[in-house]
Amino acid sequence: MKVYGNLIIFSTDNEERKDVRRLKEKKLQVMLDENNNLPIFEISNKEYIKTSAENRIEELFKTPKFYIEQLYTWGDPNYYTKDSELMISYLVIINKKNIKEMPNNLSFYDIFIENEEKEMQQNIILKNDNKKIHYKVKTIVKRNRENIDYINKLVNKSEVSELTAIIIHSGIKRLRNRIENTNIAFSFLDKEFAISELQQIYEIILDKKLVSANFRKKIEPMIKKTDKVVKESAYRPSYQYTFNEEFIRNWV
Amino acid sequence: MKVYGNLIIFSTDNEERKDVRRLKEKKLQVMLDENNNLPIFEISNKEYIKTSAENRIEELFKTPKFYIEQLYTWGDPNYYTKDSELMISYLVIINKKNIKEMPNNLSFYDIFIENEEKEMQQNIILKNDNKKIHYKVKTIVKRNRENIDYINKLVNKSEVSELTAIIIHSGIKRLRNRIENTNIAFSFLDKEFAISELQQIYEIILDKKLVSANFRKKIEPMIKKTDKVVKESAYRPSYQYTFNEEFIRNWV
DNA sequence: GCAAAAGTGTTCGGGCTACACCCATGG
DNA sequence: CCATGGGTGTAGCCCGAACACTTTTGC
Repeated sequence: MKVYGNLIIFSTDNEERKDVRRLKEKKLQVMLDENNNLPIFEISNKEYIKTSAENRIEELFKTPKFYIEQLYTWGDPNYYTKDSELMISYLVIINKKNIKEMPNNLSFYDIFIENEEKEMQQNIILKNDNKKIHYKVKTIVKRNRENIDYINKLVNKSEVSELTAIIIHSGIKRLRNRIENTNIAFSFLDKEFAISELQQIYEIILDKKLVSANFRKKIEPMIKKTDKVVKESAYRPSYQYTFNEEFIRNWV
Repeated sequence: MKVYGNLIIFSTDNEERKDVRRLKEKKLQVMLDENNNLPIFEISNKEYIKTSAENRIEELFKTPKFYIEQLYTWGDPNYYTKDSELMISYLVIINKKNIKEMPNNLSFYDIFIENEEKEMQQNIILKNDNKKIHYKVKTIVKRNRENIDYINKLVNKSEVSELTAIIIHSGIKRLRNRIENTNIAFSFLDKEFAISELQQIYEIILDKKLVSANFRKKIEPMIKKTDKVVKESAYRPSYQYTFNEEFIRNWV
């Protein structure tokens, strides 16, 4: 059986400040290669799969600093490419500041999501300087046997393959779940950050605006205030915070 | 690459009533074969892996009624057996009443768990009529690269392999997570059930006693009262309830 | 002064916990 | 009568949502 792994690598980028009085807005990004596929890696029987994935990322970006977890194993014959019969996906989060070298066949695409709640459909636009990819993923509820299956389908012709579309879709859902239950949000940020930066990570992943006064109180036990202050722009400067290493959350 | 799937099949069993005034107590169970391994199935490149898993379960129990979800893909060379280099685990929940035929090389083992919180260690005893298997799984926190890895290790010699021990451990953790966020608890029960039965499912999976008055209110939106009443024993009879099909939960 | 972000405090409501209390059953 | 489970109600607490308000900055 031919088995490959692939990487769904999330990162963020800061937009230019639109107004001297405004924050820089963050955008969620995902990495694709020149054929609109997720980067793949080979799996050997000599090492732990996760180690193969980690080595591939180090090879790509020349850094050991990133978050990684297994996402899912895909084995639908409809998805098979000529090379692979089984695809094991790993979700990766990387802070661009830690990237030492950027491979020239890979690039980050901004992700724009529109949720059509009633339709259980998600419109996704991936966009970089040269390309704009649009696709729709519909969740179909299938009452199969005793239980409810949620099946995601690509409902339009798109420049990305159905497998890639569905993996990105699943990756975003996993991010949403993890950000509420773990400390992954910090993987997007520098060691020291402003609370508004952390809030922006939550907002772009959850795709909704949060009230800063409440967000502040909610994440207070997870962070530590430093005595450093950053003057950003034409508004009150903020203290820098770090992750509170003593904070322990129930891990799934 | 040689790839197999395996099944971690959970079910429950009722103990004999100890006292005419007492409820029958439920026990959580997991299925092992005569060599203390989880049942495996072959993966073909002709069909969706989940379908292979489902077909295997139907073949074993002659029923289409069960819950199934992918658990994890294991690829640590330390775990490889002579047959398999990659193992894709599926978590299954089955109600014994739906089992039409019981394979004679497989049997259900009662699961007893003792949590040693401080040690981050779990003592697990698997027991059936003939055999008693004891093992300990320790969770080691490894600060690897930028992030925290939680690695589970079998810390004693045991009749089960390390991979089997870890899969059962992960399966129980997944059950605990799912029971709080989905409706899997109902997969253990008949279509009609008493609230105390549902509560027992929660209690054996979460491994703690719940206050019935509060449990009742918590699950109230998920269930529907029927007009049927069951006289069980020397206490007030209870109404039968069913799952409320209109109830929709946020799925992970 | 103004607009925007940083930061603090207060109110309100829903959900969970603990617990008191009544009902129905078989022995 | 009793013990046990079935079922209802209530008071207290915590947490999140909404929002008012002050401070600090650059222009």
